[in-house]
Amino acid sequence: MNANVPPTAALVAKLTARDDLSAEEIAVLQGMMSEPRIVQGGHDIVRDGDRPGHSTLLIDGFACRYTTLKDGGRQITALHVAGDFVDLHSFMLKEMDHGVGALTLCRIATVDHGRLLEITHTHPHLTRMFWLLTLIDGSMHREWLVGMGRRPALGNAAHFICEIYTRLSVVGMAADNAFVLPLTQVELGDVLGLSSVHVNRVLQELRSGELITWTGQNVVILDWDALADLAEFDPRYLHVVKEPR
Amino acid sequence: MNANVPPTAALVAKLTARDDLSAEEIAVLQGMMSEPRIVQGGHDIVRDGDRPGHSTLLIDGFACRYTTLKDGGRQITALHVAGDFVDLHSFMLKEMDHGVGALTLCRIATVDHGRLLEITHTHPHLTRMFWLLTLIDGSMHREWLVGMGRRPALGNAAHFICEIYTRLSVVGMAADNAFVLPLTQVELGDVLGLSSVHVNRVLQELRSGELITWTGQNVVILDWDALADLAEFDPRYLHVVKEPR
DNA sequence: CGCAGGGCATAACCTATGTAAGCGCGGACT
DNA sequence: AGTCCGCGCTTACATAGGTTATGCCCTGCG
Repeated sequence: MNANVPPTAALVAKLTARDDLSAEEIAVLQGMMSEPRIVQGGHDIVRDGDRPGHSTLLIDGFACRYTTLKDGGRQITALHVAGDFVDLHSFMLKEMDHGVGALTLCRIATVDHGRLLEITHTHPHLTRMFWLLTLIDGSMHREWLVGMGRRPALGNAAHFICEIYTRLSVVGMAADNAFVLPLTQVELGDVLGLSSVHVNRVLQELRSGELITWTGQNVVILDWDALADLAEFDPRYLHVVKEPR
Repeated sequence: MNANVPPTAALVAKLTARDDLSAEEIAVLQGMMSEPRIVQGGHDIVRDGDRPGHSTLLIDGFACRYTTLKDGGRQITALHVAGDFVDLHSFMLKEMDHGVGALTLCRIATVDHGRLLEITHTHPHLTRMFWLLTLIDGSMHREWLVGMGRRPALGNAAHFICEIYTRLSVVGMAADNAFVLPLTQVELGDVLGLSSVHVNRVLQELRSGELITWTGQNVVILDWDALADLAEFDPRYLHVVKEPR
């Protein structure tokens, strides 16, 4: 938002929540990113089948990874917020097996894969931290699998809200149980594997139970304990713990 | 199985299906593993909450990562076969947020995290290959999310069979559309997010459509094209492509 | 040899969630 | 200023998949 805030601010916040970075490492991060660029909401950042020569950092805005099926159904497999590397995995996987789309207007910057390759030779700790980021993505994938497979829709929706609140807190975009979440009910259905009708039912139930309010893009968690309890939310899987890595 | 086959054979097969390894890298792999050890089926290899000081390679047998919910429900988030590093991610994540269990009798060997740390300093390419392994795990997680969220149970079961066949082929444990899969219907339900009753229905349907036979632990794919079509199976997400990484 | 337990199969019934359709509001464009 | 269209919301109805229960066939074991 602020022009004085460096594009890597949220990324650095996300990383330093897990381990200390040296001043040099922070400089390397700042030095490796391209000039920021804007992507309009609804547009793709990377497309299924692409072989990008760089990876993309989300500076601000909301983006998602998704897969589209033949019948038109869409599954969102990850939601990305400021400070997330939306396709860091393409550095090693080479070919995208899914797309990444901007849900809102997004500001992004890129790092060339060649630069990342260099870093794996010169900065082992930074390399491990990048690896860590992709592992936390995997951890969230697993938690979503548990939710879709074994949690009822209501609990899973509650879980999603707990997760997003926690993740936004790490990058300073949520506090006092309130945050902005620019997701339509259709999009939330694509996240949770539900129809939009059922998303609506579930949200009504969370509202009538006075667990949350959600008006427009403003979400307020009225009763964190009850919400987390309903969700069986255990934040350990987000690994927001600072320790040597 | 064969005492002359080194414990890393399947791992090397899995890696070299994605990129060439130097003789020195293969030697490092072989040198880093502990003596093999046996784990009985049904026992845990790593437990939720553990902070293991090493990562575990599955030499042979079948294992799974799983999460258990309060109501007793279990979701299997990954199925592991010979050559898989079942908890390589614990090297960076430090604390396990889920368990890893042996589904059958398993032979395993471990690498100390200290040794892995060294490798990130001395062997960047090998480090990237380890990173790649965890990224492919993430890729499978995403595909399972798509299946659970948006594919009907029949298609998702078909998809699972296609995936396992492909993965077993890479390590030489499947050929001619046939393989051994020691999973009970309850366990398959925990993979697919279904009840065992529905798993049974779905298997009956795959059988009556003459897509597969599944007797005891022996699975035969009778009509790969029809099965893959039903599953909308696109193997790109497994990244079985050899290229410089 | 007989019994217990696990795994598969099947039936009857139930419910969470999906589908189809329509309404109203508010913002964005002409 | 009027018109559209996307989004939220609701209703009526349909169905995929869950639950409970039961039987049968193995295999392992006392």
